[in-house]
Amino acid sequence: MNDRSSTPSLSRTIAAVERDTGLSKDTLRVWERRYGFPTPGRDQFGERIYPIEQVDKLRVLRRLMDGGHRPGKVIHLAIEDLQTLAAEAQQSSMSPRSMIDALAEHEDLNRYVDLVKAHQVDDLRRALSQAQLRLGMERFVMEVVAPLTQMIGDAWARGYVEVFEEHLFTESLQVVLRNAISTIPQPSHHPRVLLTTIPQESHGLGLLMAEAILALEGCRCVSLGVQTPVWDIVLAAGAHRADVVALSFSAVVNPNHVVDSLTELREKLPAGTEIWAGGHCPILQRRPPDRVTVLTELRDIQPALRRWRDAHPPA
Amino acid sequence: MNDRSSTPSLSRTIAAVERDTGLSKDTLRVWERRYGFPTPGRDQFGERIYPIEQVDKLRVLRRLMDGGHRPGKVIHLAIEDLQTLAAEAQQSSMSPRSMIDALAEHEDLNRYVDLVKAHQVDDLRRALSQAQLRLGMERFVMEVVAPLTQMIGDAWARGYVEVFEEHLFTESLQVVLRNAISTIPQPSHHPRVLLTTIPQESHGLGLLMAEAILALEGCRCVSLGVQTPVWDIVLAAGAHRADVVALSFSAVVNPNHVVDSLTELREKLPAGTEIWAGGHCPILQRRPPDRVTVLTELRDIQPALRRWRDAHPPA
DNA sequence: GGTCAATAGTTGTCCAGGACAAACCGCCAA
DNA sequence: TTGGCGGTTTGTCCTGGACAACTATTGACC
Repeated sequence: MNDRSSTPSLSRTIAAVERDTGLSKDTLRVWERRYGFPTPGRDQFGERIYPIEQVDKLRVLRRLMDGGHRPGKVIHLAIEDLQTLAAEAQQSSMSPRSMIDALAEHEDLNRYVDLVKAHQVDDLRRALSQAQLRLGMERFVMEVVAPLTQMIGDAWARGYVEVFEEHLFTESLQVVLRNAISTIPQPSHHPRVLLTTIPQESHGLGLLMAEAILALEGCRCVSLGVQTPVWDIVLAAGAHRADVVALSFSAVVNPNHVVDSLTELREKLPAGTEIWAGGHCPILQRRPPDRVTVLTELRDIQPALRRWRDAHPPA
Repeated sequence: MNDRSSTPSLSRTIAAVERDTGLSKDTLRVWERRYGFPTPGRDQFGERIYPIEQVDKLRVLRRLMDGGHRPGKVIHLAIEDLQTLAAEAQQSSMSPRSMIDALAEHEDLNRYVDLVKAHQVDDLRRALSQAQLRLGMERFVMEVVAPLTQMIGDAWARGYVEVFEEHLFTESLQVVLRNAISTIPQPSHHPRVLLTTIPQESHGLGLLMAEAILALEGCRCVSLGVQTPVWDIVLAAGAHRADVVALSFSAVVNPNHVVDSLTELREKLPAGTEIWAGGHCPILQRRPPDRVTVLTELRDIQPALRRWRDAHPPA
């Protein structure tokens, strides 16, 4: 029922392409029908076989879709043009304020990117640790972790860093952040915050950054890690008597699922429990769901927290 | 294009069911056609709407499929009978040796399960940390972490613990394990091991356990975290000059993808680079791929390591 | 009685092509 | 600038058919 791939090194079945690009089989077939791209060959059983170059192009296209482009407009462009477009989209998605921050620290941050490119995991980890000690947790997260994560994401979109290098970076940063977070005392103040992501979203760095900021502000944080089913978020919020459910979204999630999940969550959570949705996810800006607080930047957390505490003075 | 769900609290679209059960849309439709289950209703647009009870049953069915049952035989059983079956399957899947270990420590381990059920995250984390200090890293991983992870998995299959409780457990354990691993000195001995999972596999505990054991044995470990595309595993192995690529598989991955990925990986990695595949994944036992070392239990790691070091004496 | 190969049944995935609501876009009026 | 409105674009779902790979069973042979 598998193993029909005679030359998996050069081409992919539709299932493999779905896995690697995130485009559904249905979408792949309908694009072929409508736009004449991709143009997979057929194997001996009449099943689609995608050349590796087309898979690469599809991956970039996917990224553009997430950024708000429409397939009909861009699908026939050359892959180089698509990569340029992807890079541009990243630039403009940055808010002016975070642009400035990024520029200010730019010189510094390139050091880390270089370490990632050189696969110097130990050095990277050490450099990050030192930065954390030097700057303190809050500035480290705001001025290094957040813009650096974005830079790596951009570099990946431009094809400058590979996926595995992004993984190396994520893993190193995670170790440093977790270590640092575990040293923050947990003073059990309100609000009680439950952190997690929806099932589609596997990126956990945003979660860790938010946890760091919240813990520094004295919140009682409980993290479920990534990819918790909606119903279990509701159960967990009940079990922990959470005041706030904080969710993190990257740019790579299916917008439909984001909206569906937030709507369903809002429906099932008690009205007194707030939902905070953070991250650079386009759909959150374009069509923010009802009764959900959207926090575009990390710096939005502190005002939101002040607001919550003003509205809920301790008994 | 979404939001067609009028009462998402009581029923699910086929996309949501696919997400929650891991059964593909195709499979869901063909089961309905062939076996008369599930029997979704239709919304105003003629699209399938799955009652929540059927989704629950589908989840258990999925688990049974992973354990080697066949849909035609079990699909018409009541959900209680299915849960019994799932529990039995777990029992018998444990090898006699690990059974004994589990029984020996059984009394102890139930303490942790109780803490999970009581959502006492802090106490759980503290208890685990203390166990790690008391037993030492190796015994902690072998006698507590591994059997405990299995117990939680079983309890989930029986419906005794919720998904979010499993997440709480995973998160707590991860913190403790990462902390402990970071204290192991890295003496840079051979083999150089690259650790990760394939894109389908989001469970990272097995990876951490393996990393702990390997690091204790003096291996140079580099972890990419979970869900690395096959091609990037190859690139990373090259960049780090890895002698061994270690992959972890849980019981919940699609067997087709496991075999496909391992085959493709074997094809693209240099012959001198070994592939070690670990975890309680049925397909690995039933049809182990060529030129891949299957390590069923954690205790298999040390013999494999000895074998490797005998075959590769230091220059 | 046990081993092995042929046969029969089972099962997941793929295919084609049609349909349609929601999202998006451009236009015009207030 | 805002807001409503028709036309277009687009992702997802639908039906029903096909088939290779897998599993179970049978039966022949040593």
